[in-house]
Amino acid sequence: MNTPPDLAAPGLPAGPSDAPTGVGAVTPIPTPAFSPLYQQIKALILQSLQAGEWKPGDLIPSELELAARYKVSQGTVRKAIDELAADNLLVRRQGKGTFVATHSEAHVQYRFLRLRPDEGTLDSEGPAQRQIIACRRLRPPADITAALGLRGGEAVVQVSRVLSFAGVPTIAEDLWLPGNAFKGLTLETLAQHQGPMYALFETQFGVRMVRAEEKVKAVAADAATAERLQVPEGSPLLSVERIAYTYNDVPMELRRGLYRTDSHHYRNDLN
Amino acid sequence: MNTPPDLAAPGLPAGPSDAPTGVGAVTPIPTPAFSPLYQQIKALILQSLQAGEWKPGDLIPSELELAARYKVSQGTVRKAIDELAADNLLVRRQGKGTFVATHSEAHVQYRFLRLRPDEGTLDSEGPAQRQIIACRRLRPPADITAALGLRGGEAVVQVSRVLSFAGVPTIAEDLWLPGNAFKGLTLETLAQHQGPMYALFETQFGVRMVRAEEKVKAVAADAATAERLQVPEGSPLLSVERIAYTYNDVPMELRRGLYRTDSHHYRNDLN
DNA sequence: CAGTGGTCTAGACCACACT
DNA sequence: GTGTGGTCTAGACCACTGC
Repeated sequence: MNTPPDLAAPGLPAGPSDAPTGVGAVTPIPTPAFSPLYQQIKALILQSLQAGEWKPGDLIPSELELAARYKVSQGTVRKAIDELAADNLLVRRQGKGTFVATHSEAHVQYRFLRLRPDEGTLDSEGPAQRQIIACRRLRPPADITAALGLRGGEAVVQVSRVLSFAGVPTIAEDLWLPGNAFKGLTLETLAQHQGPMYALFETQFGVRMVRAEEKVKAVAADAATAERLQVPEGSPLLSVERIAYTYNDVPMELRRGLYRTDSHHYRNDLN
Repeated sequence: MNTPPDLAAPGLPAGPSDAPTGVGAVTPIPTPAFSPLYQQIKALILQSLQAGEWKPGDLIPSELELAARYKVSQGTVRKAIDELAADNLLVRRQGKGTFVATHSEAHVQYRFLRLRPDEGTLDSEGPAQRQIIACRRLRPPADITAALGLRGGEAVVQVSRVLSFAGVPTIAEDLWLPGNAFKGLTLETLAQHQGPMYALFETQFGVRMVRAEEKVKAVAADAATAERLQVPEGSPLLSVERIAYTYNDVPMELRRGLYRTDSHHYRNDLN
């Protein structure tokens, strides 16, 4: 009883689907892989997001409109949207509608940054000062190629920067981006831009970071980093390696940061 | 229209609630705080969990039974259970029922441990070797008292231990527990016990850890820790301070660990 | 006021586990 | 087969937003 009314094929469903609840034609084999209707709707919405039909910050069609479009009940669309909202891909706002999530909004800025001051809040330090040190195109070493899953000899853009909080240089990081998707990225663009880098990626390159994985270690500061962060060489620093993904688990950024943790910490909530 | 049929008071609802959907008597003030029915059901289930009516690993009543007990529809109970399952307080198993979550099951063991080997999986190293170094009762210093929110001069139990993976001592940690809740905890109990410590807490002390917060820093190894972890003094180590909570956000454990990260890392998924 | 998401209900049927 | 959770529908009403 899988693949109910028409929805198996990508694109809009059509045809006289009168018996929506898992009826349809007699399936010769009781397909072992069962995928509920709302999962298929979820996949369709995901496709629209990925294709750019609805961009970050956009209002998407109402539940009733989507229900009509996909020929399912409002409840089924609701469950699909619920899951997408739980994954932070959509944001629901009662009375207004459902919006595509974005890194550009004040209250969700720096969603992936886990560094917090030991005392006070992020806000109490004011906004971070950012200093872009370099931005260049290069042929990536093997580890970068592997981490980003690049084919052939695709170039990457490497960005180096330092973030300071309350005037103290605290984060030194390098990041690598696939060269094809980030063609026009320059030091000037980065330097002029205000707000989170991921917001820039959305507006300028149509790349929305959806989730990320981080590997954290403790390391000793090398000479170059010690200089950048104004700490003695050999000081313990937090090494944070992040891979950030767009829709469909496609890796789009590798980031290697070194954090001073003398007056900050990396915060994590375990559920 | 808040506090619908009877459910405001703790305990079982009763009385002739014929108009379940937010009707009831005329509320003189349009109570600004609105709490949907399923949230109230959720709170009632939470009370039963907290009171020990259903213990970790237990099968709780079916959705239909709970719906009858609380005089609401199955769908409302379902939504309440959905949220509790999302919080890892309950575990749903199709065809079998809904169970109280526990730290005793193989596939959820070490739920709060984020350390992973750089190569391979946790399993590939085999189980951790645990060495309990000390377990004693003491009057806590001020920082411990504050972190655990202890009243008056309540004593604490302090445990020190070392965890080794594949024979390499990797984690040295101390943990502090409220003395009243963990009265009979001894070094012998800990040494004899197999499996996660949080499982022991459930079975022996009726304390279930529900969530935790961690603050991670990079520090240099002091002499004592260097000895325990067999690294040079001054080596960079990951400092992990954890506060673990039971039901209702009551802190029940403070843990301070130092992790070697030469062949392991602290893994975190950002959504 | 109309339109949106949010809650609640009632009933039907499906997938899964155990007996 | 029986009982459990899981899906889907249809309809009603509530809460919030903005015209």
